[in-house]
Amino acid sequence: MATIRDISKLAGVSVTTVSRALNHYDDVSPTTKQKIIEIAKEIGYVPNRSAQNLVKNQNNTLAIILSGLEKNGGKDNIIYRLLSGMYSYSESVNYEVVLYTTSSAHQREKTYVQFCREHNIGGAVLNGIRLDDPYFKELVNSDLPCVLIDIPAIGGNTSSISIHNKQAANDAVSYLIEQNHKHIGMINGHGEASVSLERYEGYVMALNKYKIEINEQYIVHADFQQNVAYEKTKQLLNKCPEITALFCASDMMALGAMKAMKEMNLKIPDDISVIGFDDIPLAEFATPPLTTMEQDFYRMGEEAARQLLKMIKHEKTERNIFLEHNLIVRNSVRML
Amino acid sequence: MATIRDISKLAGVSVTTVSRALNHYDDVSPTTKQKIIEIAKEIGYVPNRSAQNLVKNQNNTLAIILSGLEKNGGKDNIIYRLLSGMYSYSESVNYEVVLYTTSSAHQREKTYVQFCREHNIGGAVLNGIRLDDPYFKELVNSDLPCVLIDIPAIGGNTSSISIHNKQAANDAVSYLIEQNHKHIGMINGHGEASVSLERYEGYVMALNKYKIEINEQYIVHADFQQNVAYEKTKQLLNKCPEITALFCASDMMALGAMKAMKEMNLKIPDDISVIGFDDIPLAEFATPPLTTMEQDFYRMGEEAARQLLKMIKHEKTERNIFLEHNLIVRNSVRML
DNA sequence: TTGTACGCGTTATCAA
DNA sequence: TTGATAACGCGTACAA
Repeated sequence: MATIRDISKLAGVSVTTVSRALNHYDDVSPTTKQKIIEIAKEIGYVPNRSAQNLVKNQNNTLAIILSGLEKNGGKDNIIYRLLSGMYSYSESVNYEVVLYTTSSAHQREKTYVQFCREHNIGGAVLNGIRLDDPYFKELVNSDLPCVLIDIPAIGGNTSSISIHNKQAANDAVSYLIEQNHKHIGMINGHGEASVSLERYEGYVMALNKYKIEINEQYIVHADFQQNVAYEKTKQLLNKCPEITALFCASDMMALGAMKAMKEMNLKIPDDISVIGFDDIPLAEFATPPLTTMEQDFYRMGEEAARQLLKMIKHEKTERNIFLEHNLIVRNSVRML
Repeated sequence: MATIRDISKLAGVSVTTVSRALNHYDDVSPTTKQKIIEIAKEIGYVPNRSAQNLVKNQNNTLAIILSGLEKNGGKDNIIYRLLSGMYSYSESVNYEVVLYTTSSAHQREKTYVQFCREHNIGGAVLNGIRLDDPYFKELVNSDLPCVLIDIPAIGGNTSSISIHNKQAANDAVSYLIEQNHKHIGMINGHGEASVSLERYEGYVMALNKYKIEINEQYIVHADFQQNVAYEKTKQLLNKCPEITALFCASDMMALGAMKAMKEMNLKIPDDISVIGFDDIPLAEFATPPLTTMEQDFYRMGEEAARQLLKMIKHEKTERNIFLEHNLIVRNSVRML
């Protein structure tokens, strides 16, 4: 590989001058600069990132930390959209993005902090991390700039991005109630996700608003997973056949629930209504098309990167950023 | 940040010893090694990747190069599955993966080779790259180990992974013919994708086998895009109403085609049959569920990474690797 | 078994 | 406007 040293020899100048020319410093004569750039191009010079990072001790890289890339995951397209938004903004400010994910398979995995330090990461966005993840705690308590998706900002140098989950859940459940549903079940995620608590609160808020009593039996957890939701829905509807509508805290779970209903010979939405959360691509194609609460994950990714850059530059940032949510009415809910 | 120098002072040994202890050399006494490791942990030492890379001049990193992360893309989940498979294997051999994608938005983008050199990438897997992409040519003509997904191996140090596209297309179209279809249209991708040519050949092969004449009017290109397929399908079916079945070179295009058919009041599969390609998650949820040719993208990613590692280690590799395809019969094709 | 000294490729400081 | 030189953190001949 060609180095600036090679260029310096060819151009008959010092490496210092080469470095300055290539970095467009203004204290190098136009002629030498011109010559250097030409030679560099000619011999196919490419700067060595590692060397640059080493001396500059910052490397214009952001990390996105995910809970795991699973073989059969990704069907909700959320990670793709997040990534896509993050790349879009990062690119515009000349930053790069690296992805880190812990695999349960390997024990030799590093903590998030280790990974970031090792790679000299400027900041990280976290998605899908459980609150009880010890590496998560370590990270937010470090001084690394972090943007948490769907988790309220905690710890030293963090901020967060999400929709108003409580309000969104309230809107979804209120919509159900306005269609005259009174016995409304909820398929929630798990206890180690902030959004689960918030969406539960929104559910309760809506019922309270309409003076409908809360029945704790109506609420089950399905770990945000389609197949778990499938099982839990069967159990729930067998135990409480009076339920006429189900509020699911994710579309993937709604899909599982719908599968269960069909197998129980319940017609959607005639016999039972379903409302989802996220508006994933599959929602539109479900039978019937799923009514759901839309979140703009592309924008979340974009905002996360923007926020991170502000934090890196020590600009003033908001602690918690909220994006808008939007109810997408399709055909999985009927008026009673 | 703590460095090995800090550790050496604390431990009262030289940096050399620290380095060796941390890298598990066997020529350091168990006691000193023990002590060093403890101190390292205590002060939260993390090795500096840049420094390591600089001195070792190889950094255990693979790249995945994509044609672009689009705001509304990713619905086919292919990139996710590829990534997921690649990470899985890479992790098992202690390699990392970085993602590179050219955005049409920015001109300051680097060529693939530049990116790889800059980051000291050991090898790259390419997906979704057009044959006429000049950066693609540059890359395969460089000496960087490359694994091409869906493109036959060309250039110096490359190999490829794909299914037998011609055979798979032949299988799909034969299936249609065996259901007594004779007027079979094809929605293909674009001319700068090897798979388009191969799938076209498979289509022709099947028709020839059954002595059905090829009608070039029946074949249109839709750039692998859903909405283009939607438009082209309308045009095609208006022009050639005798068509009873459509072979689509991707599921996303099949989805677009189905939308067009529905709008034309054609019942699927009663009035017209459709067969897709890929078996994306949406296929199962389409109405009716889409019969399609399955590809295992997770495995492709895994194999790509495995192949790359062989190439990096100068082990013997096969030039072209073929995975199996598998027809998934659902309800979008009927027997005439 | 351990330490000294050098080099990886680059940028920054200072002096010329 | 340019150049010599010292860093950055680590790995490794070579010497002890």
